[in-house]
Amino acid sequence: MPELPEVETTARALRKKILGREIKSAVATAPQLFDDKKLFRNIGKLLRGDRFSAIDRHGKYLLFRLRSGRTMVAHLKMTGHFLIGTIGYSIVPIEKHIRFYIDFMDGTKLLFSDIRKFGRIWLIPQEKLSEFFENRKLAHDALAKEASEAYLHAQLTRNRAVKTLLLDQSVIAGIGNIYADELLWLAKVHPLRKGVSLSENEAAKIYQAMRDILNRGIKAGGTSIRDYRHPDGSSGSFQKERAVYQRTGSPCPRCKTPIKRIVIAQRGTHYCPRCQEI
DNA sequence: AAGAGACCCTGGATGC
DNA sequence: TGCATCCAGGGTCTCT
Repeated sequence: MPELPEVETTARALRKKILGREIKSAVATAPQLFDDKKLFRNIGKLLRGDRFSAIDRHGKYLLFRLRSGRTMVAHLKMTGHFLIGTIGYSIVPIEKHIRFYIDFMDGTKLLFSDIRKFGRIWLIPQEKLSEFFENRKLAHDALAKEASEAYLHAQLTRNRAVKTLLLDQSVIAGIGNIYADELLWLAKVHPLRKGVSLSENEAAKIYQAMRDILNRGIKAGGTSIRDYRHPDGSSGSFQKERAVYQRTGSPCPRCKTPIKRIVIAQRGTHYCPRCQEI
């Protein structure tokens, strides 16, 4: 499930492989990938001859900056991932779910695979980019310097469960279900605690845990529990470090109490009933 | 303002 | 073995 560490891992890997190369052609095979159906039909014509000049990330969004000034924005949602192939070694035959791919003049291939077709790609002109993200009400990225301890505490001061707030991209951007559960366990805060009830000390612990867990996730190359893979097809390893996520009934690494599972905001939520008292 | 539920999708696991 | 049902959770949308 791509969250901030998986998207960051993807951005880092792709930077090494596709920057500066001239686009020869682009082909889309799943119209669902594009909210704008004209883009689905014209993506090849629109990208031909252009080059990626930078790849950035905001929350779970990937921003492929183009030399022409436009930005190809991508969201992996649940099962999307980018892959790199080359001529002579094509991954197309063994990847059944390629929805979009770009061929570069030097033979490099960028492929977008997405089993469930929840992923989305947009092509945004420079002058519309800030509007694009404003419309989506995207908050500061969880690892950006703007996301200070004071910012997070202020953002969490609402009458909703802290887990729900952490998952809300307009509160803080980049956290999904796995890292939300893991960071709340590390901070020893119950997922159903109302954000407004958190003490200064608890908010500080959540902030530290958030940075710690996300940085460890990046270091591990993300979490590969189901579908997430690196652009070279290899796996992340954070799943080996998780304390609570999908470990229902297993002992808490701190106190050996069996991990509990409840549902919050339609998401499976895992926590230690002893370490994380309500 | 907040929460519940439907929806978008597919594949793997589970149950009979 | 085969078929039906459930579950995974990123996000958007509607209704209460």
